[in-house]
Amino acid sequence: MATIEKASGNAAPAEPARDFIRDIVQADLDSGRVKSVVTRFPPEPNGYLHIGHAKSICLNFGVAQEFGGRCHLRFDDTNPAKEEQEYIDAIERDVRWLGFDWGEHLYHASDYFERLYGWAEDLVRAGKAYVDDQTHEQIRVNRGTLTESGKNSPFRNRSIEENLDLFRRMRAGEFPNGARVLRAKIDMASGNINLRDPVLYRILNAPHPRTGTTWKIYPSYDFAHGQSDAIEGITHSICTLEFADHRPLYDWFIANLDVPARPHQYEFARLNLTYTVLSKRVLTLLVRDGHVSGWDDPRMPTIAGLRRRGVPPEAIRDFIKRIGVAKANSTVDVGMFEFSVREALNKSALRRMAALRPLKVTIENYPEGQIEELDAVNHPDDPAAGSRKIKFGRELYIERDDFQETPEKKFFRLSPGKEVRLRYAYFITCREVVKNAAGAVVELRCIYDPATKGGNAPDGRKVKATIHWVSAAASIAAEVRLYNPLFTKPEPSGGEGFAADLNPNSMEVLADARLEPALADAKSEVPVQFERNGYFCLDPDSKPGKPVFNRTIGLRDTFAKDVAKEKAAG
RNA sequence: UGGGGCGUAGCCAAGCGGUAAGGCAGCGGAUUUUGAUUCCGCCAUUCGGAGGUUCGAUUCCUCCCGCCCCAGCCA
Repeated sequence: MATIEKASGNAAPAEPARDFIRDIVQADLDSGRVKSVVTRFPPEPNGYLHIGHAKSICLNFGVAQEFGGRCHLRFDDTNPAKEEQEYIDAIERDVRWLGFDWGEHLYHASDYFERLYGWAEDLVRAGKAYVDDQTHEQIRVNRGTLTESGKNSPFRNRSIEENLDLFRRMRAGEFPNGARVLRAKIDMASGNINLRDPVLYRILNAPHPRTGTTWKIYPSYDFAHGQSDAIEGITHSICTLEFADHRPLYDWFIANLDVPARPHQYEFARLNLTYTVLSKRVLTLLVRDGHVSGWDDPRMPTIAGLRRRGVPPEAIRDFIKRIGVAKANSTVDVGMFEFSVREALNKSALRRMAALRPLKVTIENYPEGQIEELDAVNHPDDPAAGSRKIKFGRELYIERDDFQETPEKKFFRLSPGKEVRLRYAYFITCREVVKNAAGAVVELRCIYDPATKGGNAPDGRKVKATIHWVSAAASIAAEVRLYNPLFTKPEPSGGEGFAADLNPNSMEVLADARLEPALADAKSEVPVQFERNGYFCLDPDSKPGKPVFNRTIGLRDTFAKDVAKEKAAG
């Protein structure tokens, strides 16, 4: 594949990333609080990773890389009711594809179930945890509200012996789901609801993807996370803002348990993108209800979807680098993501020609049966990418949009009597428009100027447009899928109402595109630019002889933009 | 009404008492056999608001306003 060595002028931020997290890490290293940095990316395997996770992945792995430390991949698999092996596999694949490597450091919260259990017993023995027999509902009611403090459970002062006995019997599976929980004894009057005797263990008789039926009780996120961090020697436990309220609890466990290390938690704002929903709940519904073809539907903001769409991993990394890391909730314009995608693709994608909506052109003065091979460069900014031969003949296809019978203002492509250049070939002039019975244009009769071979006129005359084309005889047929945002609103409702904001035209299928023959060798995940159209990639739905291409993203189109602007202005 | 967090341009985002980085978008212009790319230029007298401290405040203090998160035996 061609690569361009020369850095473009307005390339990404030249400076290494700087943000409050990296400042903290640097300060901790400087002060000696930590000798080397250890981070972790801790997904729950209950769905596919999306671009929001990419922010966390790039942050955690990026910080580790930049400061010479390491980053673990840890599955936060404490709730077997929601987790599946399919998701575990997908997450590993996606993190790797994004370009990160956890080396030997693949862990699971479930690896620590025995130790966590031991710590829970320690808490019970220390009188800092108790088994609560209240119903789910009673616990909820007695937790109080945001403004009223909670009430102590009537079981709060059980003896240590009784608590230990009950907790062990919970583990042994003597009680039905939900019958009892183990709670930390902290403060039912705390303004921080997480400190109102949080649940440490719940009875859940469900098979776990890794531990099978060994366990009948499972630790809560709060009881598992910090201790897992401590076990792994995580120095900086980075998570999103909604966990900030949990930090006092995180610290409470670290302070009250005999853990091997003292990790610290830091929080940053999660990513929001316009025209995009990044709620795992909604993404799951999109898949489940068939609004998309699957987790890897090219319209999905999942890593798998973006990959299938043709977005290269470096584009995602570049985007994440550009948006920065802070604590302010924000919604990033998808246009920013699109910029990163185009920038990455412009550098790497080889150029090809394709007529998405073909319109037949016959060159009347071109000899019947004659075929010429013309040179076409593979990448205008990269001579090393070389060139290829393309076949020119009497019958061609051009892009339907490149012809207007009565050209609108500022349209300077082909129209009756107008001369344009066929890229790498000749100047042609449109002489006649052929229509079918319904009045639709079905063919253009043109003449070419033999003196303009290669695209330059010896007399120095200029044309205002260069359009792309393919040979009618040599081109191959393909299906091309164009994508638009999945949602019609910049900030679609992430709750129940998401369906109302779905874009009914998020995919357009062009069944009869014509591609230049070189495209028959297209490989999946190798981006290609269809000149003047956009960036495309082969879709896995392709069959031998029947390729399917996805449009990853269109080229910037200032003409279309101007037209739209003029329309808007009236 | 309790606890936590946040408010710098249309959108991200630096800034940490010395007089508003950078990027995206936008707008001009140059180059162009992709209306692409590339290149050059423009784009916050002002930092949610009001007071105060100071020679000097986006940066410190006070009050106010607004937005987000928390009442799962989810993470």
